[in-house]
Amino acid sequence: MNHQSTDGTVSTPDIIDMLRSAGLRPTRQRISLAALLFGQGDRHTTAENLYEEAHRAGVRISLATIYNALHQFTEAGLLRELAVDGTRTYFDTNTGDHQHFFIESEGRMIDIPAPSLKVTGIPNLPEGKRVARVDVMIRLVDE
Amino acid sequence: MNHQSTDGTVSTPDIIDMLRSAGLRPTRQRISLAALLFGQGDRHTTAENLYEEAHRAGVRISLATIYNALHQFTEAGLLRELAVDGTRTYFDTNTGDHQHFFIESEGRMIDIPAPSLKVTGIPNLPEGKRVARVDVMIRLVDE
DNA sequence: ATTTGTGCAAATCGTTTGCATCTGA
DNA sequence: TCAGATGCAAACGATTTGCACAAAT
Repeated sequence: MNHQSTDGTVSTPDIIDMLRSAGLRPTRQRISLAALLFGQGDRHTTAENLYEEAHRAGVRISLATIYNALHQFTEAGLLRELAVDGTRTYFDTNTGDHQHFFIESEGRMIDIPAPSLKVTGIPNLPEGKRVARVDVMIRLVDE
Repeated sequence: MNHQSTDGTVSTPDIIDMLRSAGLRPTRQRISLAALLFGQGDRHTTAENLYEEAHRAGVRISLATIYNALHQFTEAGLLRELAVDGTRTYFDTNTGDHQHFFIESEGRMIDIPAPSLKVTGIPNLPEGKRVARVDVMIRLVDE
């Protein structure tokens, strides 16, 4: 299940593995994207952002393919989608239980590990529903 | 400060008052929108949604004006903007301290009053930042 | 050989903007 | 009167889609 080594890097064979076990064909583009996404610890990125990064790294890939890949990765449970401000969609490589600071001035997010942050006093849920996820976003501005 | 009577209705003079004290000219369109928004207790709505509702109610108003008004109301502190899913922007007539259930299947939100729900264990903030707002969104799916 | 993925450009969706016209103070 | 508001249509940015071509099994 864990495809990352302790130093935060991921080797190509491991990436191919990760994609295969997610039921995704390890194509050149997906391998490149996965390497960028999972090769350097937890990160939060947007499609456009990743597109530029890929091009800077010399990877030939279209924006449409990036969107496809990000959604496929999300469905496969490799990424988590974050709603922040209604304009762009962020993707988080950390799919574990955690929350976020959001720095409005920079459009940047910082992870808050789950153990420290707690949400208590959730009222009874409406009939026939269950909690899919609890999202906490702590919005920060300059002092 | 409080422009609503206890039964949740708002009279036209009160709406005009509300707009004036918010520094907004009480135009025909803004009065109509404010009546729809604040005339029936707390609600969560989108621009498109409000546009249809206004037209059903026989109010002549353009979508652009709705967007303008929603943003002006938000800046004036009469509304709160909610980021839910990156596609549409929701506006909440309840500007007090509270949080939300979000029912994914219906795209509908339910208020959670502040006193019951608590977020604890917030880590130290980055240097020079302060908390602007803590948003909690509890996403619900069918059981 | 067959299935699946990719790239491109056009289409779509929610939202914003420019500008001529109206309206409230 | 005249700053401020409105409506319309065109512009916009992010995202999705249709389809011919290419790559993976």
